[in-house]
Amino acid sequence: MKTTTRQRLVESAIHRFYRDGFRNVGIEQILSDVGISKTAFYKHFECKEDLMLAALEMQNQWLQETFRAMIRQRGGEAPIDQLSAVMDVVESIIESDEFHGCIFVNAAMEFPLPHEPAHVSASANKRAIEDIVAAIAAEAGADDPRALASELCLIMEGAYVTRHVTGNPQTINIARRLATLVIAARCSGS
Amino acid sequence: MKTTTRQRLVESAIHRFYRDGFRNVGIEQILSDVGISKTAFYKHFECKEDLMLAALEMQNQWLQETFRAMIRQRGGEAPIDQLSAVMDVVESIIESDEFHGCIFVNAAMEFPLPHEPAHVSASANKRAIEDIVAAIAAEAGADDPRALASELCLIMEGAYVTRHVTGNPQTINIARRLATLVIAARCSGS
DNA sequence: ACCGAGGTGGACCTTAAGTCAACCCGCGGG
DNA sequence: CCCGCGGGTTGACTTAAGGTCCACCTCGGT
Repeated sequence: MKTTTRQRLVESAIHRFYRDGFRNVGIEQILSDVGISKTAFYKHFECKEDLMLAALEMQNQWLQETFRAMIRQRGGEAPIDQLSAVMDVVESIIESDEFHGCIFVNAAMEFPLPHEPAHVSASANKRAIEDIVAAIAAEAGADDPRALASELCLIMEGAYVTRHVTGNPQTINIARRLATLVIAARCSGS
Repeated sequence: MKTTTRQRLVESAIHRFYRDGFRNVGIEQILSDVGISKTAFYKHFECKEDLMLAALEMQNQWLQETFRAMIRQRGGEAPIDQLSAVMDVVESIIESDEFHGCIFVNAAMEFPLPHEPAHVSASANKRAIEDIVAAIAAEAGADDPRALASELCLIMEGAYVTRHVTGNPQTINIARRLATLVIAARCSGS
């Protein structure tokens, strides 16, 4: 399927909003990326916020798929190895050159009130990721899969934000130590 | 010391920027809070960003003091108890009615590029807090105080962001389990 | 032959940041 | 005593950005 204009708008939006923050980016920058006029833009989206929501939704889909794929790829078949691979995924995310924090967290921060659509979208993504981790934790025979998943996800969030705010390259090692500890604690008694 | 106009500007700024996000708040809202004119404002600050930086700096001072005071108050004299009290402090922060995430993280998210002043300020605050925790960890006889501090701080960040984004009231318990685990692991051999 | 999707240009409105000019008032020091 | 200065006022103004509107173009499918 050929990339539609709408698609290209969303892609540019993800890129720019992620790098510079939603309110820092003028709609006209995105328009000039894509090469259409303002009027044309408003035939695709109601408003700027609509574009952002579409961008978050797209990113949400993409991230869930990527997350699952990477865990299988790096963790192999054994569920317990997949569990450890969660931190491999985190590493590959936060050590990427273009890492500027988790885009969903960024969105939730720029729209701090819980009822705002961007905030809701961020929350939905976090839940989806936690569900994925919980499923793996269950297969790995954790004593309390949901608890383990919530713990690992809290570590993930901590790693994202710490790496982003402080820039400390040791962050991934800190996160790994915590993850190892909690996995061991939850998966000892088969 | 009587509260100067500048002081009142900063206080209103902290309040509004924190609740609604920096770019969501018009300078005129703050002016009407304080009850002065735009011209008067620009005799105190160069620009809106200046005001935000002053607000972050003030919050930074305040938070460090509060953090130290609360740890002593809740943790008592024994360093090992003070270490556990870190999560008490986190609880009191994230369960406050006006909690909308860590203001420094919010700032860093709204200005994602590492060199931006707000981002630098946020980073400085995180370092300061970690130093405080590291000092307590050392007194508590942790095998590697800096490592323990960085681990606890990553849990803190995770708790802030998880509670803020998802609104999950269980967050503090998840964080406490992790903290207990890591403190035990690092403070066993006296 | 025509309709609708997707495109153009350009005028226009509003909000918000920031500037500027002209003026007022109270107070501390030469 | 009055001059200057810190802090305040009003109101007009500029610029940038989001968003609207209108008239018009062009291409592909029924």
